[in-house]
Amino acid sequence: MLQARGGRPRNAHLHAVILETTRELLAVTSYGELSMDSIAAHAQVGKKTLYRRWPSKAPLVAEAVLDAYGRGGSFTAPDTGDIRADLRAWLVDHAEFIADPPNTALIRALIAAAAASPVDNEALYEQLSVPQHAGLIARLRRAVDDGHLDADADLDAIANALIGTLLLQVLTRTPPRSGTTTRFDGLLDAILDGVAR
Amino acid sequence: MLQARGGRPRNAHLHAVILETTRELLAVTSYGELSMDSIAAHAQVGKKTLYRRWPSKAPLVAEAVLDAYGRGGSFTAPDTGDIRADLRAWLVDHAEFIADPPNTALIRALIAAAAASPVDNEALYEQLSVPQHAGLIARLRRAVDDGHLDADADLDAIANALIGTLLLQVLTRTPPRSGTTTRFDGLLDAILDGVAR
Amino acid sequence: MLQARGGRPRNAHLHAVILETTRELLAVTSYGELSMDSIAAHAQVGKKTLYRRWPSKAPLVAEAVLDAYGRGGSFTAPDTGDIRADLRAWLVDHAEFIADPPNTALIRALIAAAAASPVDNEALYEQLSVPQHAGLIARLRRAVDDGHLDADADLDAIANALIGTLLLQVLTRTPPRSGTTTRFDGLLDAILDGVAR
Amino acid sequence: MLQARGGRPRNAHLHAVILETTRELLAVTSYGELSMDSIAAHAQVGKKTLYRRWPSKAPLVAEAVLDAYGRGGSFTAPDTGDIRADLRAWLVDHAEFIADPPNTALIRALIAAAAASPVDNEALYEQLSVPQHAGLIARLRRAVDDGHLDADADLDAIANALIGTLLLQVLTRTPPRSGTTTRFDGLLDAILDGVAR
DNA sequence: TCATAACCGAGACGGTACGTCAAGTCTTCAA
DNA sequence: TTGAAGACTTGACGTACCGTCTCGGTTATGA
Repeated sequence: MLQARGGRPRNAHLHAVILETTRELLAVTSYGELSMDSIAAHAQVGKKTLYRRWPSKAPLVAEAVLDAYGRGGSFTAPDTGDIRADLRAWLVDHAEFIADPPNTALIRALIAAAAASPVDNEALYEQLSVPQHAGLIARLRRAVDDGHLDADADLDAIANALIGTLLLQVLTRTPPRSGTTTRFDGLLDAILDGVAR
Repeated sequence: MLQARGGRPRNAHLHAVILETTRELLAVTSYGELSMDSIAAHAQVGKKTLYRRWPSKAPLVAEAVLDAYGRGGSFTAPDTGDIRADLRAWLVDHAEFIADPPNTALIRALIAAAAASPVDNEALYEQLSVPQHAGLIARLRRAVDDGHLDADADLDAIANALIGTLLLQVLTRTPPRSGTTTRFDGLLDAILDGVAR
Repeated sequence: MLQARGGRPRNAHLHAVILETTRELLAVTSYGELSMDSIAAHAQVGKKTLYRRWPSKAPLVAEAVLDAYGRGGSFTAPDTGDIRADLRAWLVDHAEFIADPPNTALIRALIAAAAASPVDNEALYEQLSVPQHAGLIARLRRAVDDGHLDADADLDAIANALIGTLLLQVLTRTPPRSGTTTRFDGLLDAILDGVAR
Repeated sequence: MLQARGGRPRNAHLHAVILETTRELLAVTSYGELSMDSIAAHAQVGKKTLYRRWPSKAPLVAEAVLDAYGRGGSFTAPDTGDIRADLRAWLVDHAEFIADPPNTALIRALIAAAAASPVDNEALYEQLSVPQHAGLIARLRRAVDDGHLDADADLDAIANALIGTLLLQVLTRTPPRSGTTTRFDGLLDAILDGVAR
């Protein structure tokens, strides 16, 4: 171990407490209004303890949000052989996560954290969006291999369109137009079957 | 009349000066580092003058950015009769605007401003995305009327996919994969022609 | 006349209104808390009207206070031939003026105005303290001439002791020890008869 | 113990640094022009540190001045057995302190601070004049006990006259009429021996 | 009579200080 | 060494006041 060598060991439980406190506060206030002082106070923790573990507010918030997202299963696209159904399942899973008000607040906070410091931006999106993108691409490529999709389809563009649609939804809080299950059929119909006559 | 009876009237010119100064500063610093103090100082204006016109930093920055965007023409989709070419033109226009470094900084600032307070968030994204959404829908509907698109196509989903793709691009700062002109062909091929075999 | 030559003449009535408003406000707030803005607002007067007549807050307050004092008669020492009775009358007159709470506030404001700007200080004390000093000296000199006081008495020192005693009283708001009439007997006994055995 | 259990204790040294800085600035600027901002900047101290220790400018300045006065010894009247000489010494000590230009500026500031808010006024003058008053009374009473003064002399009135004379001198900036040593002889002659013929 | 010029109330303006609050660092005591 | 508490510097926040200015409008003269 690198740690060890004398001194009191870090209380691992505190990590979880701080992340949870951060999430609770983000349910009430926006990222801009959230302060390290209040996190420390509500978590009954010294500010030094915060800065020992995270260099600043942005990465703390990022980890708090990603932690919650990760514990939700991260929603990888299933592979039942039916690409349309699988993509719809992926979209619906995320849409439901997004629609839950506390989660909406968390994701907005995440975007704010990324926008706040260009430095963290890269790392953050790599951590959040790259895995999703990769997961979608993988599923799409399998569909190509299975002969369900055109070989020369721009999988990258399709993945971006799906992620982008969800992203727009969080930010504009578009109210669900219809039932969650049938909600993405129009989008999938367009992408899979095309709308040109 | 709206104008108060007595008193010196507000100097309308200052409005433009302040917005321009804000944009210049955003080209150099991030939203978080931008301060009302420095805006006032650089614009040669008292802080009171700022707060007389905008309640806080977020709406000021929002107006400064939207003002620049609006003066750029807001890029409504053209109507040449060729829906594929028109959508590509719309996408390319926005992509180029987004890719221009000063504009990238402005949009970043806009996102940060939106995240600053949940109050501003709704209003802001509505102000920014609703007109674009409406413009796209109008162009798409004309294509339907012209018999170029299926009558039962989900125009809403298509518009969201296009806007969402651009949004994701701003946020992730994705570097253009290829030449700007051919860059959105994969996306449009999918949506218009479908990728299912 | 210097004035004349075109233009609307100043409204003399406003002068009195402003001074009176200033006095009313000083009865409620201290000099430091008093603002030109609030004087203008309460007097239903534009700020320009204030600055047209007084260069700053200090002289305005000074005039407001001296105006009230002057209209009270300014209390010159009487000359009945009995120097002890005359000095006591002078002391009692001032002590009663000083003891009136609104007047206490006014005098404290006057001292504050003087202390605020060293420039006004000179002019102010000349206006306020010199006449009193001169009046006392005149009365004392007459007493010397009448043979009631020693020819080599330091009249200046005596006048300062009397004025200083009153000044200390305003600032410390020493509560009257006994009836106003007999209150200064101890002081006058000391100065006139001496206390050394 | 008063000290809170946890937490970094206040740096007592800063207290002295701030007071000294305040005094240095008052030697250059008037009370009104003195700002908390500049005190903080010159003392290399955060504004929060100022406001943690003093609620506002007035009490800070008051303490800074009284601190300097107190460290000068506060000039208690000596007791050599010769009441006239002792009172003169007391007067001369104070007059010299007052006449020293930096001290003049400090006292001016003290008066301005007192005038800033009626709340501070009472406390301040009490803090400044009560100890002097008590010291003088004590010395005078001893003179009575020694049989040097009349038993029925109004010691209170005499003390007030002496303090008041000095007070008037500060406020009017009266230039010393003659040498400091002989300057108060006229006053003491009057009080001790009387001037009535 | 009618233009001129100063006046007036209202309030915007640049500047500056106010007193508060957040970020991130440092210092103490206790575990 | 960790941890809680909290003092510390820095610097932005949003408000208030100062003294100036600019508006629409008024009120006396003097041409």
